[in-house]
Amino acid sequence: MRKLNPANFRPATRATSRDVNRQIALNLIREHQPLSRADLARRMGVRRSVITTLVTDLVDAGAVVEAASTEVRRGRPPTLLSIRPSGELALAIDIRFSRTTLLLSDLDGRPVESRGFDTVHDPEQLIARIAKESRALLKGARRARCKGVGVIVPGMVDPATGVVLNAPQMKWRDVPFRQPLARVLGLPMQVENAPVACALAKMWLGRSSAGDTTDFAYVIVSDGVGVGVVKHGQVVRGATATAGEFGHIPLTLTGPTCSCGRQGCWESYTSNLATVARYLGRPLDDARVVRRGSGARRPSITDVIALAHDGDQRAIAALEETGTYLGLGLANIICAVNPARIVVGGEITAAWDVMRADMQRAIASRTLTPAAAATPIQPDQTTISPRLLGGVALVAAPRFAMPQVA
Amino acid sequence: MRKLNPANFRPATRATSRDVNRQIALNLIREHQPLSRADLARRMGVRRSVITTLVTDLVDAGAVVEAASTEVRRGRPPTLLSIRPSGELALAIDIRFSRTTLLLSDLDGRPVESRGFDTVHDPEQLIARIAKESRALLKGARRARCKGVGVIVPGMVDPATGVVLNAPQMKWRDVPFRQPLARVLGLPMQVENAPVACALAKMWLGRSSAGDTTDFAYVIVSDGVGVGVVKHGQVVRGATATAGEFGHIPLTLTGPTCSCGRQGCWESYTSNLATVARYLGRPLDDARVVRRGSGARRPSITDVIALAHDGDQRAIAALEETGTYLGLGLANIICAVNPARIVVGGEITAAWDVMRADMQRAIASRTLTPAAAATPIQPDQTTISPRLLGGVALVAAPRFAMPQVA
DNA sequence: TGCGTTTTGTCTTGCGCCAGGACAAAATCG
DNA sequence: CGATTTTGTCCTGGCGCAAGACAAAACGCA
Repeated sequence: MRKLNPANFRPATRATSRDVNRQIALNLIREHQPLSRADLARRMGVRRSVITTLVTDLVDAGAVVEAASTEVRRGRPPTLLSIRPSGELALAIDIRFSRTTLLLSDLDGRPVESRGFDTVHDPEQLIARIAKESRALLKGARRARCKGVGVIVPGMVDPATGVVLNAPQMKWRDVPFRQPLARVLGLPMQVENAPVACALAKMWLGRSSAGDTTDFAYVIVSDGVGVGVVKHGQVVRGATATAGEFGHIPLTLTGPTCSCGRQGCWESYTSNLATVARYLGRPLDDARVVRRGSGARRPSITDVIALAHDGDQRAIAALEETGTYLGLGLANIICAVNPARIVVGGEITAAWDVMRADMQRAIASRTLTPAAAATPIQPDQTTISPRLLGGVALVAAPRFAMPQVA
Repeated sequence: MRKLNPANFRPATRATSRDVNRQIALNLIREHQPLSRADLARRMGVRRSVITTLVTDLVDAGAVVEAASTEVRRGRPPTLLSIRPSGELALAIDIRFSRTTLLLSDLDGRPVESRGFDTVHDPEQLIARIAKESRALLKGARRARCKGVGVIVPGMVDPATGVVLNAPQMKWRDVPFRQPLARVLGLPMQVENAPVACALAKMWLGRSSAGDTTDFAYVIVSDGVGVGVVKHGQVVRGATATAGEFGHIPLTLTGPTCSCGRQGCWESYTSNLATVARYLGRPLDDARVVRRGSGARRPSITDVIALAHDGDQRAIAALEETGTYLGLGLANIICAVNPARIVVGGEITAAWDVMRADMQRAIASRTLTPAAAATPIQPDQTTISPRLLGGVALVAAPRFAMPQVA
């Protein structure tokens, strides 16, 4: 039961039915490949003759290939269809506080080549450096094969304009990012924040066997905590592009001071820094100071997890406590949007076995129904950085997206 | 950029384009009535000839009427179109802890007749009583004109099955509600919880001049606090039908004990009972006991508001504090889903002038961007109970809903 | 008064798409 | 070897939008 948005709609043209059905066919082939035309017709609930024309379109467009059938049952053997690797490439750029990474990959997220450098914090210099490294990656024939660029920025972004609204770590405010870089590179480009991008990666490149790809939340735990929410097959970006900021919903109004300046944000309990501070037995603010001072080396979250796996009781206790707080925030997400599942990404997933029990206990303690408490919580264990995959997803998504109708 | 849900889709048929465009036309006529065919063609961006056929359909179906044009500019005078009142009726039933109300109204929410009685808490007896009162309302010709029944239940509902999952006040758990009542009444029936229903009322029956009707949140403050979220023109119900439970997201984990048994829920700071307890200067639990004890009469929220308007400083202080906590919870909603606006309903909106400043201050203190802090917060000041209007919306919505495509 | 202009609403032709069924092709089964 | 089953294609029919022609109904101006 969807209501028309009278300010933003698109009437159906005579090509709309075909467009819709072609995309349905393409998605079903991707989902169930390899499958025959007759199977596709059964799954879609249309005549085989319709499938013939749809598949002809897709084959002619180079999106789908036929494969000889080996399996035999009874009757005429089917021609099996599968998605044809397009050979097109995507450039993903992940800008983080300390390091910027570039990945050239195919549209399924299989890497071709990657590069990285220490982030410079002046936007102009950073853009220049990114342009230089991008050109190095896109030399020769790759340039023509590259279909677009997806940029992940550590902060809030207006995806429509590509302007970085606020990136506190970088001290950026209203920095136009897409326009200058896209002009230099001469490629279509989209800018997104990390949680939304990670959600897009799971949505467009993830296996649907892992769970629902149209209704879930992606929680990314790193320096901060951000959430990308997908509902009805669409990312929830929010009216002013700041949805998913569960990281700044407080667990306790008088809790520790967060990097945003407020008290008690979920992020200030579960960020990597918070866990490290907990391990060190210091308040969060002190840990932050230590970082800046950089005299004696402060252990990283990876160090703490390694210690826990080696049996260090203090590390284990710190991570268990983080698990509890992680669970409390996940319960907030469940209460708010009740997703079909939650995927958690970040270094901390390496400590899943340590945190899991406390996390689930916390979730159970703050959810209202057994069904909600049973929401699957899945660690994201892709080997490639989910942020970079998100950049790829930004480029790959249009290929499989449904046309806007109404 | 929407992804297909491979488990729940619907291919386009040859009638789909027409269905989509007819509904667009219907919605635009409703939105901008009265308007001419030529205006409609311009707004839709299609040829006038298409509009001719679409409008002919709508007029033949009795959905739209022509009106003589009085205004003249230049050229041939237009024939103005408007929505024809269908004459159809809806029965809305609002079940609350103490009282159950029935409203018979037209599909725009204009009341015809209403009835009420003290709620009986046994489901079977309640259904029997509702059936009796419904039959009294639906006597004679009304019966044929009534298109359906919308029931509002104080608790969590699975709208697909019409089973009440959990209504703690009523002590109901997994009570099948729709099937027995619908069978007795012999009418199509939908069951919803109050916040979702109120959101549906604003979505389908509200004026779009008040703000976005496809992206907003409705917060209902009464005995509890619930939220209905609308995104992309659809209500967010959640994978297990428990989305929008912001009322049970904690402001502080060690706060007052909520009716759900947990500590610090937003609801336990801002429900009517919480405000009354604050006025009485007692902890929430005591106030709850007083209610049960029912010795001396406990003041109601309406009493407290009246006192505040009379200048009672304690009442003013209590409401201002409620305003602060209300704002803190609204900030959580803004952080989570960043709606284009938030509508607040409930008795407490009568004290809007008292609470407003503190509420806005609290919102500003816990939001991340100026744009988010500026989210319009609107008191719902419809004279008819928004819950009953929600029941009407459940029946009226299909008339204007877009067909599902893909 | 009469003619040109403007705007509205309808009609006609053209092309594209799905619905439905017929039909050929290619395998298995008895 | 023929009947059966299954796949994939082809063809006709009805319906939709695209595009433009055209009639209708007003106004402006000489």
